[in-house]
Amino acid sequence: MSAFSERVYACVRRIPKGRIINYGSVAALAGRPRAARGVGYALSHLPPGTDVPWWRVVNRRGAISTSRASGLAQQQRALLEREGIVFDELGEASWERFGWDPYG
DNA sequence: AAACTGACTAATA
DNA sequence: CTATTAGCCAGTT
Repeated sequence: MSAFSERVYACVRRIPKGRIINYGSVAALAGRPRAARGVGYALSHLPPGTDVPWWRVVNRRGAISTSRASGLAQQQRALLEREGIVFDELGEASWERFGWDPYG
């Protein structure tokens, strides 16, 4: 694992339960403000049973951007709803209500 | 080193 | 609103 991926995992672990954050913000916290795609790549290689709450990371619209090929998107939505996240009819969650601001 | 890929984003039409 | 384009970065081949 690269140092970047480790920083990404560390940042994602800091996300409080019931909150969400977008890929770009995680990238910024990891020290690479424009590495949103790199964040997605790192999370896609996460082993099952990891302690990293990868499901709290969504795209900038508050919608699930996870690959639909493996049914992970459906699982992610279920996990988020279990934590209290609510998605509207467009499949988007409110940043005002659930967004996490790492700086307060 | 160069080309490709992908759980991204911003700008444009 | 949707679709397309281009820019971006990490990791693999």
